[in-house]
Amino acid sequence: MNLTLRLVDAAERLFDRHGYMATGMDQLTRAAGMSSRTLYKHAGSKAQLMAAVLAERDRRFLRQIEVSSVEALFAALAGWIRDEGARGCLFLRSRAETGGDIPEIADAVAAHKTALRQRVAGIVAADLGAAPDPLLVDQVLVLVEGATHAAVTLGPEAVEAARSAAAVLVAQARA
Amino acid sequence: MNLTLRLVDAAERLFDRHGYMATGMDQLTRAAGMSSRTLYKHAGSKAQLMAAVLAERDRRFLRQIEVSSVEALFAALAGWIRDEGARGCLFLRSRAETGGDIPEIADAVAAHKTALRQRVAGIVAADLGAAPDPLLVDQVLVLVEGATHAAVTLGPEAVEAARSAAAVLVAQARA
DNA sequence: GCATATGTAAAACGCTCGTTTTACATTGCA
DNA sequence: TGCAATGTAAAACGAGCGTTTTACATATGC
Repeated sequence: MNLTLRLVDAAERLFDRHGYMATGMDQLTRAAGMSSRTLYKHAGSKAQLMAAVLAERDRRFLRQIEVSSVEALFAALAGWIRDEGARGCLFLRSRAETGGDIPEIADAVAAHKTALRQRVAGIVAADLGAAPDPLLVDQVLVLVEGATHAAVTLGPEAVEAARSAAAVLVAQARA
Repeated sequence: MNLTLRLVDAAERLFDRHGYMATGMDQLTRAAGMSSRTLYKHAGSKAQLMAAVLAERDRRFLRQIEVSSVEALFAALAGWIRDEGARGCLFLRSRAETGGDIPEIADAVAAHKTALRQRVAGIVAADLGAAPDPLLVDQVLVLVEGATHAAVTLGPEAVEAARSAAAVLVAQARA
């Protein structure tokens, strides 16, 4: 089995559930079932491992929201939260935990947020069948971030609230 | 000067900028200008200090959004972010950093989020002049969380997007 | 004028951190 | 047959962690 894959999967789980700083390298080696020597050969450093985790999560999340309507976007988000739980955005959390001071992490977060914004713009455009008003794109993006973080305390109802709010905004843009 | 106040202020600054886990007690004593003996006499422990920081921030934030219209709510949020910067919600961040495993912190976060929801409900009620639809309250809450977290990457435009989206929803509820 | 409270400075506590190193086992290919 | 690659196990590295303790200074109020 691919050691790097096993490592990144275990690391994503631990970093997501307990935080980047709170997760020690020995917990990582135990969870991934490999020696620290092998871990460092594959990952380089803890920060690079987190960057690899974020790159993998970026791919996985963008695949999850490979849709062409705003309605489907929030349905996909609801599915993600049902499967993964609601602990807020791992990208923003890891950036905040490290004060934005670790380039590998800060860069991975910036790349993800840029890609997310472009993806949302594409979804809104496909839904409307026209070039999207930038304000509407920002609004849907805010609703996605809001659902992600409000779900920590509100649960799935946060996504439903975001979905219905977005529907109103899109309907109004169509009119 | 009040030592506890000085301590909590310094701690809020450091925890907010660098994270809870990444901030050491020696940095805290240096920033607060007191010995570790005094710090522990006043704060009890690092977790209790964080709880005190969150309690103080809760008071300060709720005072900032002491308004009676949704429009004013987002204006107040814009002011907060202009003054404090956009690093995401310190409550959610500190909870996530500690995996929700530290009761002092988890409790302070839960209390704040409950109070915030009630405050938003009151603002929507005052704005509409009627008992608010719970869905509309959730939607405004999602927009507040969304503006807070989207502002990390989008800047103040995230708040403007949330403000305009909320305006549409409130106008529709009034009709 | 002496106890009590409140503070500082600094060392020590035992433990964990991220990372590197030493020593050895297994495998696959020339 | 033997060398290079790839892995494990475990110790060691120096530093930093949160917290407590020891020793001492300075005020305040009876």
